[in-house]
Amino acid sequence: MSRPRATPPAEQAFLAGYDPSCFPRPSVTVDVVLLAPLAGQLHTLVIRRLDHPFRGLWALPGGFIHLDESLEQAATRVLASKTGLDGVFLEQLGTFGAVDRDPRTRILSVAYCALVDPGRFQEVRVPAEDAAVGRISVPWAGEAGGPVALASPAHGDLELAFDHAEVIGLAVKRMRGKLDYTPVGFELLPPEFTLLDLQKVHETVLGRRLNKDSFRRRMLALGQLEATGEVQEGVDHRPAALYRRAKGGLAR
Amino acid sequence: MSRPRATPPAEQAFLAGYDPSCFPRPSVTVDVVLLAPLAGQLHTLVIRRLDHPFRGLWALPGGFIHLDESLEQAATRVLASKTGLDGVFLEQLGTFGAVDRDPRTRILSVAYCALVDPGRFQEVRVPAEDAAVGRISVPWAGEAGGPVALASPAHGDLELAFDHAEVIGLAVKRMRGKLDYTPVGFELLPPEFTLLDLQKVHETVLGRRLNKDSFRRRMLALGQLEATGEVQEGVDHRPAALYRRAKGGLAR
DNA sequence: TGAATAGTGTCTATAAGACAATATCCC
DNA sequence: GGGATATTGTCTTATAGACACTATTCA
Repeated sequence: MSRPRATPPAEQAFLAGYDPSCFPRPSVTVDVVLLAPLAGQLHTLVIRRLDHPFRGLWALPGGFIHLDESLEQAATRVLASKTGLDGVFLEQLGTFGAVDRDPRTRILSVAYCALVDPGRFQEVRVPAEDAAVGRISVPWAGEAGGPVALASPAHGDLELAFDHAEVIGLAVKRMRGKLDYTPVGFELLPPEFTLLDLQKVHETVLGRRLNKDSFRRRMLALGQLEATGEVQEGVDHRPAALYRRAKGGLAR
Repeated sequence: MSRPRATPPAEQAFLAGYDPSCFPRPSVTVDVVLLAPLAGQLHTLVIRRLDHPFRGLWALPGGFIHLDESLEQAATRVLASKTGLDGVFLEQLGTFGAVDRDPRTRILSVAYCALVDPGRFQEVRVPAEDAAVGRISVPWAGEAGGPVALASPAHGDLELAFDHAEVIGLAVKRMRGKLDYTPVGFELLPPEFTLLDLQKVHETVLGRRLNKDSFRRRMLALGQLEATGEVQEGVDHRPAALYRRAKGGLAR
């Protein structure tokens, strides 16, 4: 949001003479944690580093920001260029700035969380040798937080570059914290879904089982769900009703 | 957290030849929202800008980061240098990066929230003409979010520089969100306090009245409070028991 | 004694968990 | 019909809100 303010003449003169190099400047990157629920666990995409530093290790998709784009635009651009995805829900996670987090020079990283449903996640096509879908194992309960471990069927344990294990840990922690009072779970589902689908997403993020009856009642009582009138097809049992996110999704 | 990783020789050679200026770099500042509850409302400290840009308007205490300090160290340094406070609870709020948020050049701001009790807040001594304690009026309910307005007895409505009205808005929103499941309210109180003190802090942050009975039961049930065995002194009614934050304060 | 707030006990309304009963699909 | 899951309804238990009552201090 820009301020509707006229720049006074004295300030214009000052601005004309301003030298950006009068303060030391760090480099700044954005890194994107692309999250999707798959087979009951959160997964994220990491890319093998072909260059120094941390060559050969795995890193979140990221890149240096441009001076003519906002942080969110940078995250959108990086995600699109590395995965081909666009129109993805993005949320800023936090900024990592330990002095020695990058051995090259002082580099800050603004981390973003990107949420997609399993279908879109599996559409992502990147050279097989250079990317891995990592299953996130969270070694802590609740919202305690901390670094996490990643593993993939193809590459086994994925050793992460930089502080990316902590970045992914913060993403999981943030998701868990937001799930109770925001409709962020919808971002991890296709447009139409059953109540059990939604419950499984919650269970996947929280890492624990939920009571089915109470979950159903709570979700329907929130008024954020709208029945489509359709039901599942092709399941070998009674089909469940399909819901979509309600248009006037009240923010709590 | 630094990685316990030996740098391979090839990477050492690469690092020796790395040129930080090969990517364009923005300037980066930290801004600190110092929050304290006073007379039933959240207040924050703002400083009148003596230089361009936004000369004469009010801004959060802030400054450019140094390349040899972490972001949190920068926030600590800025807070200490502008207010004399140290040992304050600090938490990263988010990073603001709109392209035109600063008319000088591209400047990102990493915002931090600093929480103190009313006593420490009023200890802050800065030149009277240059600083104002702003009462925060929040024009939205719940956790909706958005910019807020500031006013002070001495200077009336405080027109804020940059995007600082949004930064303060995010601080309030974050505080409201965290209050339910973290002991962050303790940071806004002196070491010993009564249950009513704690309730008033919650009411101040949330901007609404809470049920006394239920609040008392809920807080005592959390197991994060420890009775000191002492009671209030010098009040003209039955003195309330004093509590302190429990040592083994269970997270949730 | 009266004003004021602290603290306790009890009742009610609401939400969560447990579980039984019935519904609807595919095979 | 059998297997599987959906959906509804009821019962029990935990928690929140409301409110009455007693306790303790100062003026």
